[in-house]
Amino acid sequence: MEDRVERIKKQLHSAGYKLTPQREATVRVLLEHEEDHLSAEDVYLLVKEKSPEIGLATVYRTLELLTELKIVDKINFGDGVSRYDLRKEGAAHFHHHLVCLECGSVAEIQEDLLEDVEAIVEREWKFKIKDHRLTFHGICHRCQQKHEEEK
Amino acid sequence: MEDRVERIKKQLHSAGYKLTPQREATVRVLLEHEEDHLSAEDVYLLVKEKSPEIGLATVYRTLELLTELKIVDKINFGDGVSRYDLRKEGAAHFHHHLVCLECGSVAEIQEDLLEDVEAIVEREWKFKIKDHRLTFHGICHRCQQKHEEEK
DNA sequence: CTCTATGCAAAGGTTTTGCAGAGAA
DNA sequence: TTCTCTGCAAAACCTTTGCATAGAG
Repeated sequence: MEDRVERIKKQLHSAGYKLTPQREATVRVLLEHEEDHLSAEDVYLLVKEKSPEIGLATVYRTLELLTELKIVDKINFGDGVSRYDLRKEGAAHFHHHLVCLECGSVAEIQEDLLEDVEAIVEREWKFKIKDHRLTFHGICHRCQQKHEEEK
Repeated sequence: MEDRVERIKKQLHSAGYKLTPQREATVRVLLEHEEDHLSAEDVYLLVKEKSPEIGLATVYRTLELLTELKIVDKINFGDGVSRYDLRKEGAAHFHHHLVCLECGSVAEIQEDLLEDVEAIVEREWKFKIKDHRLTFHGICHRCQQKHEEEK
């Protein structure tokens, strides 16, 4: 935890930014909720619990900054808000998501899975891939089991 | 063209909706711009050219309806607006997109490409896939060539 | 002292909603 | 009639921006 904060601090410094108390509080919230997919508002409310004086605009500006530095990835699941997802340590690619259409849960897939597909796209479409977004919409395992029980 | 309008009309009817003049005008705009990725505002302005009396709210309501019936897919490329993409005739899956980070162009990939990946996800994560969203961010062929010329 | 960063409030942009009226069955 | 649909305007959101102030080096 502390070493990850430290590493992010260095990333900010080498880009000419400071790790202010507000930014640190925001980063800590992101680290503590690594499995979640928080919206700016979510982050704001969580930061507020420990640093009540923070402003929503600061959270937005911090998230934008972290996105720019590729410390977090901004993603949109089509529900009207942007969500922010911390990049895993040393992850070359953005991970994938499984969104359950019934319970709304979002699971993550860390495995790459797209290596072959990307090779095809680069070769056939002559497109130089820099990043990707892959989301599956469907029914999660738990909701499937719920249906089984109902029968 | 006409037969596609006719087919959409039937889809609406079997779901208990009418193909009103406004809805038809909207559908025709979508058909005429099948390659584009229009925002609601874009659609509104295009519909307005031929049916000046239409309201923006009606366009939003029509697009929502068409999305619900899976006639169009709503997609978000992270630029703050939702875009609407007509499903291809008989397409089992939503197609993929190549977004150029330099010129902003959006190309489509109709090929499935994800069959293997989906089989793995369904098996390993026990997730029943209903739909997917796959977007690659990178540099399109034309922009790559532009760079070559500059050297 | 200088420059960055913050908080607040206002503004901006997109999408949704309420409502009265129009239109089809 | 009855129910759906539409246009307009207002409202609801999410996100960004302007500005005066605070804070770090």
